[in-house]
Amino acid sequence: MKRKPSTEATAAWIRLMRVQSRVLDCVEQDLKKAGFPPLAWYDALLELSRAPSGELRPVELERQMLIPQYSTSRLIDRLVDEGLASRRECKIDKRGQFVEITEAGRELQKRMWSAYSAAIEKYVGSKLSDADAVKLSGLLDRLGCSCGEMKLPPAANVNESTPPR
Amino acid sequence: MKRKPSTEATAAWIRLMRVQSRVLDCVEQDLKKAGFPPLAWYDALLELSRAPSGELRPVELERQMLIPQYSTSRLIDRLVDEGLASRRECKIDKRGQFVEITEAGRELQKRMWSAYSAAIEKYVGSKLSDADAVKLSGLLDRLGCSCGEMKLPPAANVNESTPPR
DNA sequence: TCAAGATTGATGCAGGTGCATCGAGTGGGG
DNA sequence: CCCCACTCGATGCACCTGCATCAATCTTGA
Repeated sequence: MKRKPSTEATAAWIRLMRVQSRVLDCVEQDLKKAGFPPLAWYDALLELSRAPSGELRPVELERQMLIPQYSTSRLIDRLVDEGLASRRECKIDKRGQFVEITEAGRELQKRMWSAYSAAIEKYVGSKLSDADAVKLSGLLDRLGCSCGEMKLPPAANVNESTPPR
Repeated sequence: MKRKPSTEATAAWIRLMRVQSRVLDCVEQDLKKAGFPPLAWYDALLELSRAPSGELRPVELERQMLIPQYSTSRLIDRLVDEGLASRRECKIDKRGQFVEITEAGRELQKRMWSAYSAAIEKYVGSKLSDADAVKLSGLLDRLGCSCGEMKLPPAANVNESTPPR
């Protein structure tokens, strides 16, 4: 008799939870040991640096990063405190504001990418052939119902220092 | 020229992070909406209920669940506060103790499994064929270097109410 | 034009987590 | 036998998160 979640599905669920938390932990540790702030800071800086003029509305950032509103608000606080971003008022909508990445922010993002990319290679790239990485992505995407687009860099002359998204 | 982490590996990393957090979030929300405590409580109760006489040393629990020591300590505090487990002193090692699941704890674990298994089916099982679930598990395992054994239920007459691990 | 509702962003509070450290207890070598 | 190193578990602190809610502003529709 078939059980509702098959043992196969249940096993996959457990792996997904365990492996992700383990791998994320390893990467975060490497970053921290190199003296860098948490990954969330990198993600935010990357989004900002990619924005047309280096600035975004908090609500945009929130949608890009898929984190709750209050979380965005406080993350911006910390970035601003550290001089990595600055707030600008929004003339056309006085409720809102713009958050603009600073030069220091851009620089930190670049420096983090070298440690970050090394960690990705160490904990993911080196464990999987490119073909397997593609298979894994495909299987994961099937779970990520309505998970958003997730465009990669425009595939231009990316050669080094190419940040992920 | 090859970049250090290939785009394929980077894409897989991003999916892994995003999909896991999304799926975990959905499952936790379903549990919470059904009035249940967090998944970590379920994991702990399951480990305890599986132990030979329904009790474990905190240090064992810690190793099974792969969470830090202080986290285990406080999780046990909460289970005890809610009457789901109780602490017993350990005669043979007076530093240590035993944590024993109570009847209420066993019952909660069983009730949670029905909501939990439904959520797994909803967010994982229904999205993937069994064969694909196996492929996904296999790929994830390759990342989980030294991630521990992760034995599934002894494959006895499991028919319903079979908890995962 | 104006009131009702939606949207933007901040924040008080409760609770969870990581880090460092502590005290108690064990066990092995001199 | 005793001391030192180690293990076990708890806890103070800082920080982070989720939740609810707030004030300010914008938008819509009668």
